[in-house]
Amino acid sequence: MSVVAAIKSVTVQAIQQLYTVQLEDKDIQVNETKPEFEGDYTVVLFAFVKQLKKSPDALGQELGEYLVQQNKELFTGFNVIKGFLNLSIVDAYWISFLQQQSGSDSFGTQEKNGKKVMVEYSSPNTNKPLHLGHLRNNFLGWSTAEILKATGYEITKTCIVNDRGIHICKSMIAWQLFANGANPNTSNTKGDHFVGDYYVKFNDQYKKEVEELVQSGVSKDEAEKQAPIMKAAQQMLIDWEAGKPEVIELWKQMNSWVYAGFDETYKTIGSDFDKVYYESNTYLLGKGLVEKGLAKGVFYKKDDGSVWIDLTSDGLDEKVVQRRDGTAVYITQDIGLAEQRYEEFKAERNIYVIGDEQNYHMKVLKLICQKLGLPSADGIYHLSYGMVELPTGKMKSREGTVVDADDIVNEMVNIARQKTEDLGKVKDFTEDELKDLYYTIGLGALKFFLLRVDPKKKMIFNPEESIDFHGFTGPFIQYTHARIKSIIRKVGDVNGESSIVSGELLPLEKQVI
RNA sequence: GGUUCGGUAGCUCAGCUGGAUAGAGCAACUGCCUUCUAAGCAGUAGGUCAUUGGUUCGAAUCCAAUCCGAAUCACCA
Repeated sequence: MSVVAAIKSVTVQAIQQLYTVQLEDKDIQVNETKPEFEGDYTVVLFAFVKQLKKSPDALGQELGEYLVQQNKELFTGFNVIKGFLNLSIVDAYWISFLQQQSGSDSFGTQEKNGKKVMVEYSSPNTNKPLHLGHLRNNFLGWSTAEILKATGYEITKTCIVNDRGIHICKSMIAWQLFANGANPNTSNTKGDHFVGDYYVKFNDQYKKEVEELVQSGVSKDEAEKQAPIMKAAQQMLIDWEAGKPEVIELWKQMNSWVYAGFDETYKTIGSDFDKVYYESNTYLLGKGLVEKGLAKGVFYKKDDGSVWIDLTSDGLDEKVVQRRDGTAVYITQDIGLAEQRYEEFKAERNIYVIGDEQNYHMKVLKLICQKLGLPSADGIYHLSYGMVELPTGKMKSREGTVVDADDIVNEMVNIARQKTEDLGKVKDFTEDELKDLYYTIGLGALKFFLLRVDPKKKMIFNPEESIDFHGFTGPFIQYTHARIKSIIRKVGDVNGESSIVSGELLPLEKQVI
């Protein structure tokens, strides 16, 4: 039993004995005692002052004396300040706790609880490299998964790769036009950057063509539609969907370059996945669900053949779930994927780490899944996070105004090296140890920078100001405690569980550290 | 306009399942070295917790309204 639980239990007994009033454990509020007061844990008395018809001071004195008297194996003493009963725990408890834990490599982790949770995170596009925003996503997703794992859940980390669509075709067209057969090897460029460069080239060319058309007297709207390179990209998408061999071939080739680049980055930042889904395999999912929804009367068909759901009674809009040409829209794929994943993993809780621009979408997704009666529906939780922006505004990869993930990691490691060398404390280190050290410091500071802020809040990254390596010890511990507690609490609330992690370890860790 | 989220020290943020005097880092100010790592150490100051009302023994925390900012409301993904 945890100390907090023990304190609650003996307090209930004491009140029963002293005042013949029966309370329950959950009625007793136990806090960590603030550092400026003596004691380890504090029982807050105000709540039952009225019921027991005692003044806070008198109640505290009586209760404190009784508790210490009756539980000598637990308490060494007490003091009462206003309505707060501060209790000191016997040293023997801490000592035995430390003895138990010192030989254990599972300190801070909890027993398996048999519950399954799926965490989806990262979910990149294959037309451009990862940037700083993806790093926030990856760190949040990976940490959440690992924290839940440590608290006893069975975790499946998944990733859905957006490997199809017009944006990929843009890179492909640009490669055909400008690459002259080059590949990442011949140009000595990491695969994802190589492909990303052609995505930027596409947009440069596109802008140029639109401008020329406008010059020749075509309206801007019309020019944007008519630009030859855009038309070529659209044709390529049609060819891709038709399975045209040379297009599929090129698509596979370019994606393989990107994956090689991603693998490298994921390895560096420590992201890993148990199962990766590809949208090229899942984009047709959900059609069966449309039939099911129509049969259930959850969906309805309009005259033009498109299928809709009316969510106005839930305060939302009407949403399309199938186009009039019979193809699935984004949300339908997501419903299908949710169903498929439930079949595969039977996770009762599904955490989606996705930016806050998709808050509405995720709300709709959960609602539709609930209406369809999917078993996983209630367990859908959107771990929403704010965008990482630059002082000049949003990052735009098509305009090249992004903070590249690989670049920023390298820069952090370099700064770590520079600072460490300036301080000159590492004369005895081997090359390998130094490499390890700089990597750990650099990446640690980057993770701290991105995780220390509430996920909900958008954050601004100023490349001119280097990321602070300060506050890497004290505040780090303070912030991560608070952050972990709050994330766990929010995730736990999905099924109305108020807390997964007991607060018990916190004061202990403070002492140990 | 509807929905959702945010507004806490000069700056960047904690704290929010109601509890004691609202906390960190940076910046500022005072003092300490000038033969160890000053990107250091010790200390000081800095707050109408956006505003107003409500609930409560008790509100930064819960509720309502208002003001400001962001996201979103596509047969895009």
